[in-house]
Amino acid sequence: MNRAVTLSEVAREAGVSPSTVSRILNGTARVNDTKARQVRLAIEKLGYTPNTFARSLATGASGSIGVLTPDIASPFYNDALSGIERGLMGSGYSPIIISGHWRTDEEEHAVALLLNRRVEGMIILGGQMPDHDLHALAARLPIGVLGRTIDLGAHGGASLAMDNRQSARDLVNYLIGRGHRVIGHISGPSDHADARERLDGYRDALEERGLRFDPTLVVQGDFQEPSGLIGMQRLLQSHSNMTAVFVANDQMAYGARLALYRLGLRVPDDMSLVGFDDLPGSSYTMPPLTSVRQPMGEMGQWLARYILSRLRGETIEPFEPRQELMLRESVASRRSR
Amino acid sequence: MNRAVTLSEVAREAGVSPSTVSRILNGTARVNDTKARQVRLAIEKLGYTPNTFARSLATGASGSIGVLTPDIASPFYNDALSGIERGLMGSGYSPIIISGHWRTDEEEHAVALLLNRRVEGMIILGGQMPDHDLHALAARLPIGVLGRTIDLGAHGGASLAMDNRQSARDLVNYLIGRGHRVIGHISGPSDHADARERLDGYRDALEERGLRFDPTLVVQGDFQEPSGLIGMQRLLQSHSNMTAVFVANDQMAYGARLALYRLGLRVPDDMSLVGFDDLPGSSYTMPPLTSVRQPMGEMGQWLARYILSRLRGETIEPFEPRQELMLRESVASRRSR
DNA sequence: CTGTTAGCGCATTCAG
DNA sequence: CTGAATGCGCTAACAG
Repeated sequence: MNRAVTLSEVAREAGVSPSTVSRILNGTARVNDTKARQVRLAIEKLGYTPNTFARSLATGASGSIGVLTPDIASPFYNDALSGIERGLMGSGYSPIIISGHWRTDEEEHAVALLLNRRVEGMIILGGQMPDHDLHALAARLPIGVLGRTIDLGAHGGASLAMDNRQSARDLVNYLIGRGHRVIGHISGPSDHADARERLDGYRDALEERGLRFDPTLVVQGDFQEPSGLIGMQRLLQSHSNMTAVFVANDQMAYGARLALYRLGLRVPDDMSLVGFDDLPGSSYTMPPLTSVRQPMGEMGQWLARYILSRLRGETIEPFEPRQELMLRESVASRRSR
Repeated sequence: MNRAVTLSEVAREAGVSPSTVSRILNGTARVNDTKARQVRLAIEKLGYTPNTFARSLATGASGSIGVLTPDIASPFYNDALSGIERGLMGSGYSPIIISGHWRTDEEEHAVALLLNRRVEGMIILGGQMPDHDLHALAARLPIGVLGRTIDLGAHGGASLAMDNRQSARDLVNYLIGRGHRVIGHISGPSDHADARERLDGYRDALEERGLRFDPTLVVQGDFQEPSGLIGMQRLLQSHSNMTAVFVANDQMAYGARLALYRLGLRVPDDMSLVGFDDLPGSSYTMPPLTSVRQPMGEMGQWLARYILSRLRGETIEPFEPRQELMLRESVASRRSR
């Protein structure tokens, strides 16, 4: 970049002092109209762009909020990113987004980077970072956490998390209510809290309805499509009497759906299928997939607003995210007995 | 943020001068091992984090690359974002991502913001910004443009764009080759260059094979799922003899697929369907969707590398993105005649 | 209302 | 090898 124009150059061009230019730029004080006009002209003529660094250094405020997402291309977390953008819009703050790629070391590196950039608040989406680090962060600046149940204390930060267990339980209960008795489960990675909770919910529902939990009806996937496909194949081989499958997320459900298609099995006639997360595409699968929706966009937006309110010393009404069962056509009723 | 620790405080704590600390931090010069150790200790003890602003102000280098994407949650552009991350990884530069939401004013605002942040290079994904602005930008710093055919001159910047027209033509030619004669088209918005080019390719293929272009076989959508559904319904009403539909992007193809399902029409038996973009989900639709893939990830990665090479005064081997027809099961052969 | 002065935190001369 | 001095571009008292 070939030497950008500075504020003093503008001042010289307009024949005023630097402080006057600064005042006009920031509206810090009233300024003679004529001079103001001259300054604007000079800015235009020189193509001046204020240097954020210098400004931040002088004011001590960066005007930016750090956002740590596990994956910049994740269909699941991106909704939250959009929400954060919306929440920050018009506030004068802008988000700085970094991905941690589900790796603790990268996440820590990302946080360090954000801290170096003197973000005034931080929003953490999911991720692997130990709670311990999160608490340390919360002590330094306002933070918002999405997708993890963690107590950050009154003034430490806010966290928004869905009750995965309850939703999974509702979902499986729904299947049972529709007459299904042999219900498989394709789970997520066992080191993933969400995955474990969803599995727990599956067990809860079975036990609640007096159905035996059969470990062979559970196969583990990795939350990606291919593992759903493989998981379904394996379940099908061992359990010919299975009539429904609860898949721990929609992405794997897509894979499972394909496995059924390949075998000529119809959904929901031959097999009922439910997912989790309600990705945008799930209304358009064949047939549309029953799933549970988390209001990621709204959660992101609220977290952004929360950070802003903390920064301004205001309070904000709490937000109670409501998970919603999206009942669609991928589930059939079976005569019980 | 409660007054962060500064370099001088570290210096005092370690009993050395600020410059020494700076040298150790940046490895600018050899320093006595004992002092180095003391400094590291002090840094650890005080929890010092270098202030990026101050550093950038002093060095004149921000170490960041601006990225303008139309939509932070777009499944189409996100691959490119991942690619950019990969391309920048380990370079010492980090991306600053902003969305323009397909609005010229927001895009211009975003560019201004990036310029204020003194990004050293910029990558523009798609977007609405007039070519004129892009040229102006290219004159200031190295830029890379993805998804637009624009000549930025030798040292202005690089642009990577797919030949939409050619790909569309290939796709429709493929349909014709499989025996289809009455082929519908659900197009994108007419003010969208990609959409127009894909429509042109559709015409090209028809004319090339001596088939008449029938405007009533073309309905316009907006690149979103619902418009694909509606588009398909409309085509079906007016053209009972239609056997295949070329949908201008995968998202709309999903909608079209659902319309067919609702009417009990099978794909590909009753209707062949092809999309465009090859979204990640398209391998998992029912049946898997024939589409054309653009290597968004690699393109993004290359653009990042291109910017880096420009910044370092190096040259980089050119990249020729190759579009690829992903032939899957959504197309059936028809006996011609 | 406006100019002058003094830093913000750091890298980088320039002398030791 | 290391400390002192200077300035990056801007804002914020401080006096007019």
